[in-house]
Amino acid sequence: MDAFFASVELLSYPELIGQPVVVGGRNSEAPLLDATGQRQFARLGHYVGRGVATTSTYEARALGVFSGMGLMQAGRLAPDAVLLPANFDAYKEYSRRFKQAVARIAPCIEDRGIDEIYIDLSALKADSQTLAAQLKQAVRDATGLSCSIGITPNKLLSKLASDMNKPDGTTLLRLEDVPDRIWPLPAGKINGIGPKATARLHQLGIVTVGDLATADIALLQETFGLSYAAWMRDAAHGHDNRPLIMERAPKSISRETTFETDMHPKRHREALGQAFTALCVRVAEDLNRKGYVGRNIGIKLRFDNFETVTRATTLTQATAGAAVIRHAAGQCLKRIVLGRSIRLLGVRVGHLEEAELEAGDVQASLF
DNA sequence: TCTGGGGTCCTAGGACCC
DNA sequence: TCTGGGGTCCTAGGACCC
Repeated sequence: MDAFFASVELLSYPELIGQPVVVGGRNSEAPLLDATGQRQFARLGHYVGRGVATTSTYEARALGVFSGMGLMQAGRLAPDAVLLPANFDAYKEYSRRFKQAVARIAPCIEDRGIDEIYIDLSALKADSQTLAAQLKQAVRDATGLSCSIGITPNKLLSKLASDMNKPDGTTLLRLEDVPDRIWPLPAGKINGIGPKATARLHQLGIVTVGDLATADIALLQETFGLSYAAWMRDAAHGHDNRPLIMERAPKSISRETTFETDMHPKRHREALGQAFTALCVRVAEDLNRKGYVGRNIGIKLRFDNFETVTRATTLTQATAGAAVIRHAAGQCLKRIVLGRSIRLLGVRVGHLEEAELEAGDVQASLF
């Protein structure tokens, strides 16, 4: 989906179409009606606090504001851009709609998160161009939103192709097109080559996918290890034989929070304890709502210097109970030396199994 | 005035067992 | 003086993705 969160917001606020708009923040405020009935939008330049941009419209991207960027920094680049708070319930609803619309045409779908899917089109008779047009029209009818599609022999290339003509793009690519169309791209465009690997590739003088495709494999192996080097080289040649995964059981469920200001372990002891318990309760609620129990309880702390530590413990019996989670998480916390102020606190339950018990037990398992 | 929240996967090392 | 070879389970950290 194209600039998904922002595009969903523009359905509610059509007067913002064509403007730089950013979705994100924890303090960001929904628009208010003024005395004349005009909607008044918060401006990015006025934002104060720790949020990041989750999505920006293409007009905001043109000003340098991308997802993941701190809103304070973004506010310096685009102070007049509109800032909207995220409305996840709406995004989930539109996500459900677009996936359902696609599923009616092509039922073999791999879910890749709220705004992205892989679709296996190989069993369909129509030609690729026609299919792309059909899919886009179905999504538009169901949501009023545009998407971008890449049709290629595999997931790796489809991911790259779908990004090549955004927004509202359709890109068809064959394996023999890889040298001409893919090799000029930066290596970091490949799904699985992130900022760290990109930086190390640059140190080796490898900048584009083409550089990677023709790089000395021994050099890659030295830097990245045998398996990652082999994967990189295959990827650079457009090779990928991963199947579509249509069913996936969740492995873990977690909740975390970044405090508006760092919390001193002693001076803010009580507030920290309350936040910690609240996270356990939320995780327990999530588990119960989704019907899972888990045996592995973990916590995550991020200190004021951004150093992140995790601790985990495995129980003999899987649980979805807030009190059990809170106790186990508390034991984990005792194993961390709290020498600095705390920026982030998180609680995770892993090793999930489907819960066997039903409604009546849900209440009992909460506090 | 840096740097969210929810995930997955991989690696390395240690404990423990046969 | 020398200390195997597999296997499983677990923890911690880190890279990466949406």
